[in-house]
Amino acid sequence: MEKKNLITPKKLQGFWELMPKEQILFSSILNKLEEVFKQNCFVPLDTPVLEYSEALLAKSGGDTDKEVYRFTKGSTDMCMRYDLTVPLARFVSMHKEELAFPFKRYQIGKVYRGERPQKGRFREFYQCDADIIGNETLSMVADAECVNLFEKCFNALNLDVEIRVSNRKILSGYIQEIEKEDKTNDILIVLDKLSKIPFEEAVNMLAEIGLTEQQCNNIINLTKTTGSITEINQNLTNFCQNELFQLGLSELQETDKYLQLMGSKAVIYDLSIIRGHNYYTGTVFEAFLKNSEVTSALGGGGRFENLCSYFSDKKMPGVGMSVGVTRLFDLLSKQEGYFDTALANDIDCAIITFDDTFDAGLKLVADLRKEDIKAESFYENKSFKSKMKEANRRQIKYVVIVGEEEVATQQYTLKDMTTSEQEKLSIEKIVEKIKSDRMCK
RNA sequence: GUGGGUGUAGCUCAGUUGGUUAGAGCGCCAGAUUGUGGUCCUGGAGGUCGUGGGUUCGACCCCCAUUACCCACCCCA
Repeated sequence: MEKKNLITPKKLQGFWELMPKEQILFSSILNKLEEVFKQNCFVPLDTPVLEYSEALLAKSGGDTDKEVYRFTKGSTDMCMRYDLTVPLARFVSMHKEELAFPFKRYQIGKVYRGERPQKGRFREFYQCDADIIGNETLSMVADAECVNLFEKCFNALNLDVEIRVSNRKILSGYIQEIEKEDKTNDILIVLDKLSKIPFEEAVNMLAEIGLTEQQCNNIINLTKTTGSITEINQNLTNFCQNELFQLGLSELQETDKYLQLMGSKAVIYDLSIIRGHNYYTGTVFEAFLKNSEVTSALGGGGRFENLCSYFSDKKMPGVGMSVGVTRLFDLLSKQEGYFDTALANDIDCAIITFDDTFDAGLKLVADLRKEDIKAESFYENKSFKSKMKEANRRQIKYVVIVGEEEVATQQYTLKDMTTSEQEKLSIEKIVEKIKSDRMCK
C-alpha cells in the first residue's frame, strides 16, 4: 500500500472547542442569559462576524489595529469583529429612522482578537452583550437597568457576585480640577492598574504625567473610596467642588435610587472601577465572584455618551453590559465540582434489543421520542453485553431491555443503572417514570 | 512585540550524577460459553522520549538550533 501523507490534526491556539458534555453546559448558560435578556424586554440582534474595515477600525486609535483579524477578498477590505459594540453602533446609525428608542437589544456572539492567548484569554470568545441606546438623550434609569440586568445574569447562573459600580465623572472631575484634563486617559490607565502594580510604581507613573506628590496621594486615595452610597457621599461631598465631580456624584446617587427600586442587592460602590476602554464617559461597573479563587472581572459595562459619533452627527448615548461567558466558563470549569455533570446527560434511556427484536426496538424508540423522552437505540451490531457496557460508559440512567418476551407482552424491562433495580412496565409507565425522575432534578 | 517555563502512552505525570528490553495511575480492548453494565481479579494493545544537529564508546538526560504549547507583561472579557 502507498504511504499516505497524513495531516496531524491540530487546533489553532486560542480558539475554543468543548467536548459534548461541556458544550451542553455551556449552551445552557447561554440559554439562561438569553432568557434574562428577553424577560427584561431586550430584543435580539445578530450582526455579521465580518464588517468593512473602515467601519470597524474607525474609532480605534491604532493599538487595536494589531489585534484585529483583517484581510481582503478581491477589493473588499474587511475585519472580523473584536467586540459587539462597534457593530451595534453601525447598525443603530444605519437604522435610526426605523428603530424605536430607547433601543434595547441583546446580542450573544463570538468575537475575535488576534492577541497572544493565555489564562482566561482567547482569540475567539463569546460575548453576551445588552445595551440601551438613546436618541439625543438617555435617562439614568437606563444605567440602573443595565447594572440591574447584569446582576440578574449572575443570579440566573447561581453565581454569588459583587457588582462594583463607579462613575468616571468623579475621577475625571478631579483631574479637571487639578488642570490635567488633557492627560485624563493616561491618568485613568495608571489608576486602572493600581491593584496590579506596586504603589511606588503608580506614584512614579503619575508623577511622570505631571502630578504633584499631593495630587498623586489625593487621587489614589480617591480610588480607594468604597462602600454604600451613603458612605461615598459622606466621604466625597466636600472632597472637591468641581462641577463635573459633583455631577458624577449625583449621577451615582440617582443610579442608586433606581437600583433600590429595581431590587438590586449585590451592588457596592467602588471608585477604583475604571474599565480599560476610554469610550466610557459616566457609569462604569464590573462583576467579581465572592469567595472564589477567581479574582478577575467576569464582565462589566458602562455609559458611553458618543457611541455613534463616527457614523452620525446625531448624538446617541448608550449604556451597556457584557458578560464574558467564555472566560467565565473556562475559569469555573477548572474549579472542582462546580458543574454537576449529571445535568449534562443527553440521553434519558438506552433501548437494548436482540437480533429478532431489533425492529420492535426501533419502533419503541420512535414512540418514546414522540412522548418527549430522549431514547436511543444502539443499532451497531454488537453483543448484548457490549451494549450494556456502552450504556454504562455513557452514564445513561435507564436501560430498556427489549426481548422476545417483552415484545409479546408489551411489558418492557426498565433497568435503573444507578440502583441496578429492574421491573417490567408498559410504555406509558416507562414514560411516566422517566418524566417524574426528571422533575426531581 | 517583550520576558519566563514546559514538550516522555489517548489523558495526568515519574524517570535517580549519561549505561543495555523507558515506567506508574487513569482510560481503552479482551477474558468468568451464548438476556445484564459499574466494583474486584487476570491478561493485552499502545511511545522513532516535539523536531533537527552536536558532544560521547553510549543521550529521555548534557550543548546548540528550531517548533509547538503554557504562564506573565502590553491590552483586554
